[in-house]
Amino acid sequence: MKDKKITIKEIAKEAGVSISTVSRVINSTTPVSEPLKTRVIEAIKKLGYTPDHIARGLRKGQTGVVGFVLPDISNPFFATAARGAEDFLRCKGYVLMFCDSDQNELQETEALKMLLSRRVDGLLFTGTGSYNKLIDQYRERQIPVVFLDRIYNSGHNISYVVADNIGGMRKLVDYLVKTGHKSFTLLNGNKQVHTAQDRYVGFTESLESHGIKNYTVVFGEFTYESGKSMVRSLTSIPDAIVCGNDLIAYGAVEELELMGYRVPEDVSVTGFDDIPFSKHYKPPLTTVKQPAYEMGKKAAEMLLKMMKTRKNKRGVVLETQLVVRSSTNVRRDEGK
Amino acid sequence: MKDKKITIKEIAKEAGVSISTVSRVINSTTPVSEPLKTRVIEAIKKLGYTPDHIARGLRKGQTGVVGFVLPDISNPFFATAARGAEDFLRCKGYVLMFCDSDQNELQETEALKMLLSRRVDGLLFTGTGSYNKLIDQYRERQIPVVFLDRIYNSGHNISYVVADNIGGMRKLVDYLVKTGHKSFTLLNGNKQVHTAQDRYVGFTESLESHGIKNYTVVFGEFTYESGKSMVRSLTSIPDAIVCGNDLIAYGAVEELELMGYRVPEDVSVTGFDDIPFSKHYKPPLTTVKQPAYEMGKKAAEMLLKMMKTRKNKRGVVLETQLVVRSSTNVRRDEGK
DNA sequence: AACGTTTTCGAAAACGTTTTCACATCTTGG
DNA sequence: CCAAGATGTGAAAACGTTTTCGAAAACGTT
Repeated sequence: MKDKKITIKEIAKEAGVSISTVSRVINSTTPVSEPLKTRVIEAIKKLGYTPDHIARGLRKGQTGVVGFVLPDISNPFFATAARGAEDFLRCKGYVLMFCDSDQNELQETEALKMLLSRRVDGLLFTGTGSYNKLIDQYRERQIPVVFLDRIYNSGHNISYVVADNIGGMRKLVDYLVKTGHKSFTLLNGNKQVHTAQDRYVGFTESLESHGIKNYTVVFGEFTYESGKSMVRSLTSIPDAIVCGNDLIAYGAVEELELMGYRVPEDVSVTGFDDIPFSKHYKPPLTTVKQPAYEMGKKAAEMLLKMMKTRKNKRGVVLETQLVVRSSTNVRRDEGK
Repeated sequence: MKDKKITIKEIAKEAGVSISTVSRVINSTTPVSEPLKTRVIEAIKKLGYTPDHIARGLRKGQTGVVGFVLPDISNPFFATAARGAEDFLRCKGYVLMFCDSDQNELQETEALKMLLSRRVDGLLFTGTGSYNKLIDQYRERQIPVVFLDRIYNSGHNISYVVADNIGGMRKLVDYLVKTGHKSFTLLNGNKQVHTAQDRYVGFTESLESHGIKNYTVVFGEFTYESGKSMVRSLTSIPDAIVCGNDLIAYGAVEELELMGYRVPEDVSVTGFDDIPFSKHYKPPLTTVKQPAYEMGKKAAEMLLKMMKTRKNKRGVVLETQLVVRSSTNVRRDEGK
């Protein structure tokens, strides 16, 4: 009943070979003769050996884990992006280590430190707020980083994969204009994050290209609660309320209905992201689909390539897609 | 520009002490005199040292990571449970490593192997299908395991935390009976998983206690698609369709509406779980709230206690709560 | 001043691997 | 049949820590 842990050493003894030989048959780095090989395999099977990734990691200087710090895994957009990354990495022998930052820069910094300390081989990063200086430490140590759904314009020259937020928002607003909406309000997320900025740009660009000046913009958070409070803060209700993401739209609709407005009869509301539940929403949400799963997968793919080649791939931007459902309608020319 | 990695050894040299001393001030295991301590701290700051968790893990025989294998992180129920666990573990210095099994037993087994190989200190486990024999290997190695949202009746004596599925389902069906529903169909998930079993038990117990014999049961998967196909397979539509979880309910409602039924006017539909979006659902879903976040947190808490004390805490069952919204209505006594 | 106790510190072993190096043994071609 | 290369194998170093052990220094008591 002596439960000593089974290591490569025990296998070596059982098979009557050296530990180097055992290592060699496990990793098949150097050929080893048939009889020894089978003896080792027998021994492994008999004793029930599982290799120790920790020891291996120490020796090889790579752990086979990639870190992923993101705002909140219970946000479906990030969850499915994470799935995309995980599915891709799994079959390459890597494993993902998540850290939620909760939109909290301190927590984010802690997570980055911890992951650094744990010697991750690569980092997927969806930051909150402004550029986190700890990222520089990753670069010093030659640990590849790819930003997911984030860009920083300060010229940090870091690989990224994002969706075409500007284009998506333009398509959406173009559609709203075309269907007769005259006045607009943008309920946006955190002004510091790049997605909010890009969606803002798409929003204004589209409007101005149509010569529409009648719009307002308010910044908040990318949350349901923020959607509610931003609506409450409004002094007047426009034809269309376009929201920075689906969560905000949910909050907006909720609050509007509480205030007695009907969606879309009195006011059209749109989202952004097309999280899986938006098609079941009441009313089904007009929104812009971000390819979350593909973004995660693509990011992981780039990261892996960087880990192999040590070369820095630059950014990738994935197409977005307008999804028209029933939270918007087409306006009659009431003014006529 | 010699980028040699900064280790405890460099710190020792810089501060003019032994590496043991450096280790001691980092971990404050043994007191070390004031002058030396400050010299070490200075050196650490100057050279920018971050301890290597891998090496530490190897030496100490514990990694500070707990594994979590679950069916699908993009399922909001598991995502928020994961948040509960993560939030609790983070401040204790642990980190979570996720693996999705995708309802695939092979993939689940792979995940368990990998986590074992990575020497996790503990395991949170939400299995799919029947009892996975690999769990036994964890027990042999004295790695604590707690089952989350799962029980196996084969007497494996493993700690668990679940919600009161039977009680929750009884409350729900009691309510439906009381509001005049006479015929029932249960659209359930995978028959092998304990939650499906318990919800089935609650369903039948409640009905039989009211002397109602007019019900049918069908098993499928805990998914939206399965909800749709189960509805399609029905030969007749009852007063109430009670679903194994919210996702199934979404699918059921969708399909029913496609078939021309109105919910709840023609048929009441209920879910289970109360994922965050169900309150926005069209129509807002009557369901049973599972305390997902608390379940995750509680599970992590138990796991941590087991890791410290090596003692096996037994199961915990958390209360569920009936949430009445608008996907059900009260029936008139039509037969009168 | 002598002794015992406590405190502070360094040397070295240990954790479980991979990999370098050197040494046999085996081929092979002249 | 021998030099030269190819091939298979083991010993030992290395990865970056923590921790045991013992020695030295400091302290307190008689």
